[in-house]
Amino acid sequence: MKEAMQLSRLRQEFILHFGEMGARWGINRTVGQIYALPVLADAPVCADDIVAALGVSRSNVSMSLKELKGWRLVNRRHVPGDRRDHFETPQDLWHSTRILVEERKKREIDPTLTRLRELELRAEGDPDTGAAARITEMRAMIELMTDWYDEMNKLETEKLVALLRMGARLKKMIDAAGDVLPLSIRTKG
Amino acid sequence: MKEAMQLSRLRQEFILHFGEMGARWGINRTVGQIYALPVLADAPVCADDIVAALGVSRSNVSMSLKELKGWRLVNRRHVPGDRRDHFETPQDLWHSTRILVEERKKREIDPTLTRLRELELRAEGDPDTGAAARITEMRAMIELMTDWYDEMNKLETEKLVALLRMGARLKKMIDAAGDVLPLSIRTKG
DNA sequence: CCTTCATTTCAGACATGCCTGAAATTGACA
DNA sequence: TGTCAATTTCAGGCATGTCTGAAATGAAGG
Repeated sequence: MKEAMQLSRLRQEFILHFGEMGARWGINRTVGQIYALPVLADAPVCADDIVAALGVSRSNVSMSLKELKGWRLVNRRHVPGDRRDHFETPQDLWHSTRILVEERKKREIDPTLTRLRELELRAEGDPDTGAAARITEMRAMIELMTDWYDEMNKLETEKLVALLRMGARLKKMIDAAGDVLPLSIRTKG
Repeated sequence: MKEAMQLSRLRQEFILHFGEMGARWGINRTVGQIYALPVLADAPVCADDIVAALGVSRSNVSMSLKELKGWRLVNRRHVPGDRRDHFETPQDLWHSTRILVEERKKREIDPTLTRLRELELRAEGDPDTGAAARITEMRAMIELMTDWYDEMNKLETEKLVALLRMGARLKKMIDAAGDVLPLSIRTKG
């Protein structure tokens, strides 16, 4: 760490934590730390700011920013009178969260759903009916979840928050409905 | 790959895919493949079965199973008349899914929530009020989501599925309610 | 169109993670 | 408690990922 830019103790610890968590989130330490900077910053940050704050190489910053752009977690923002690129995170935390969830779904779930559908089609002729049944079951379950997610994702943030605030009340509703209405489900395959 | 155990084409492709996805899911190829085996298997599998099916070393299987146990995604199951340990995945796919979500939350979200709370407390005396405000905002958002998750997670699977099936109807409900009731939210900090 | 600064790319060094065979440990059964 | 098979641990080797400085590319202003 060379002459670190002046960061408040609070920011330092926040950034350090995002670095530690980076690995668990499937990015890496540096990318995590770099992301943490514009989250807290009051103004868009440029690459030099990041170098000064974290003491990593200029090229590392470039590549890490590229990755963050790939995740759509940072946006370029032109700062008048400065030729350098500046970056910021969406001001609305909910917006960032939506993007994050969307990207993870795209990377971690969609490919599997696609592949399961392919295998399901090809399973028509396959004598391995046991495997085929389980593949169908898994495909159906994932589809149920992603369809629901798609629907909820259409809600504007205000209403999404309202839904989340319903928490316990919503649970009671569902519980009560279940005692009256028939909830017909194939529980297992 | 040495003399591979006889696996149907379908199983092979399923296992291969889980291997490919392993890296994206934060485990690794071998662990992913090993997990795929008992998912499709009709009976609990033992370490030797895995070695035969995947052609990896016995010690690798041991370590990978240890990791899967850490994720609570496989359970040991005693098979009468066989001294070897056997492993299976929960028969109910929803059960596995719940465990998976729970473990990821525990590893990827809870530590951050804990840390944000700590920082929030320590922020009392800190002059960096901008950072403090954003930390509070983030903590509150994550809490809202995890509280909601906790509530929904209490639902038994039947009712959880019913909720998911509601999808579009639920969205309409929320939409309609929003036009009538005041949904007071601080949208941004 | 040329200069200058910013950004990106890339090869090689370094670090981390993964896999293996050999050795140590565990545990069931006599 | 001794035996033996099964499992786990671990050091070392291989593979992959990360980071850097140097060189190439890009872009804005004269």
